[in-house]
Amino acid sequence: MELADAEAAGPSPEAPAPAECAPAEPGGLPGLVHDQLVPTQSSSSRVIVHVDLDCFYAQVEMISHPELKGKPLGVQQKYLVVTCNYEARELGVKKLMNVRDAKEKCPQLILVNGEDLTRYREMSYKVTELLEEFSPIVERLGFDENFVDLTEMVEKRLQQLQSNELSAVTVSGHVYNNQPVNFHNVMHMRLLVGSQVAAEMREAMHNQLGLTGCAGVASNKLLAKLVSGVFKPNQQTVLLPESCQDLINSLNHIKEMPGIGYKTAKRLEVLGINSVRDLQSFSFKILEKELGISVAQRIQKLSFGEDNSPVMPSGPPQSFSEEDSFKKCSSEVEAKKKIEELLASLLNRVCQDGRRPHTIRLVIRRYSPEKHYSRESRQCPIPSHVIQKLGTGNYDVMTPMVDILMKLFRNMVNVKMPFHLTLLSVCFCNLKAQNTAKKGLIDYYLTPSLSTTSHSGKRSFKMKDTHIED
DNA sequence: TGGGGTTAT
DNA sequence: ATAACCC
Repeated sequence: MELADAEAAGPSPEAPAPAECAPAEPGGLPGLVHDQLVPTQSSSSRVIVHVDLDCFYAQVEMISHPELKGKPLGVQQKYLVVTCNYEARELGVKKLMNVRDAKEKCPQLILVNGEDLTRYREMSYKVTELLEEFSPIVERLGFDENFVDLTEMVEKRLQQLQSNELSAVTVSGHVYNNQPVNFHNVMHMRLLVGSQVAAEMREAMHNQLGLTGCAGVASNKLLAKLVSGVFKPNQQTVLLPESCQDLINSLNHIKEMPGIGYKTAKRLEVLGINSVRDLQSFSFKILEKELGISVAQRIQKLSFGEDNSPVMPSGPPQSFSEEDSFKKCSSEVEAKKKIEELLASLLNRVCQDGRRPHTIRLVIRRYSPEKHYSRESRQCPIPSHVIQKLGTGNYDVMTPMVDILMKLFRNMVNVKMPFHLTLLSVCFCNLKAQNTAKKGLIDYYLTPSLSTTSHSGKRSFKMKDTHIED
């Protein structure tokens, strides 16, 4: 059996980028991966899987406490049930439900505290690492979702097949819309093989980590993510290109489109845009005038199911932070105690990582009666003598760090005036690899001096750090 | 609304 | 430093 498709089978350098879903692509931009230009895989021929763990925190808790299995279980942070298992969901408990409402709905609900994310974070990275064994191109999204670019893997597997074996390729899991497979269509065959890889990934997660989850396979990240949620716990779905419009039209509101958040959705509502179809047909000129060319172009493409953003390998984290929220903190001593707690946990984490942070940030949230969500932050470089003490457990690194943080604190909060905070957070960022003997040399050649303004293209050079006097 | 994360401006 | 997005 032959594939009646004109596309070259091998790593074709420049296939003409056909439309993914409906309209032609205005501009195929090359993708950036780790600061390097990579050729745009004619975006419609990619195979992407989105892997989404089922009620992740609850699953981790049930592994830690097997006696909880089979009972309705919720994970609590402060007065919220942030997630719960399916037994609890069947009894009416929802994600992000108030603890009181949840207990009222479901008096038998068992609650465990999930404010310490350590075990969740560790399990989350085990999942990412497991997926990286399939393909190194894995992008994390939160603790419980990953995208993997399967394009290369799938192409290799297809090349192994004899042409008479193609008709024997089967799908693993659901096909969105129950759309019939065309075994002469190359993209169909790629996606089917993608579904097989997705099934192998879910099997490996279950066998090696004891976790269940969903997967969605499609030609880009947007569609993979949308389709992964179609059959919900512990199942997988593949989207064939012909059903793309049906999938995006199944959304009831633009806010459900990943990439269109609270703010953008509100601004679109003002323009009378509520459905995905509204956004598809809305004048681009007006959209651009309202939201700027960047957002306008991106979200209107999303509305057609087009998403050329590459799967960006996440690698190790760019930052570590610990935060705590509370009803009220109104004194400097109180703040200092909380900051010390946050810092102590962070130091443990950063020590494990091996790399060293070169910037520290303090974040606060001030109480305000109605106003939604506003945080303020101050950051500064970590003095090099403190950085050097970081790995070496011996020396006291707490004291100088707390001193710095309290200076940042007083820079934001006038402690002579009454104040009311509801959140404190400490963040280590600007992580750099540990210094070996090469460090001095690398620093000599790569560290910009203040007088060297010529190549200031890097974002770390543009950071405005608040200056802390000693 | 929690306790995290990312990128763009 | 903030604002937007994601979970």
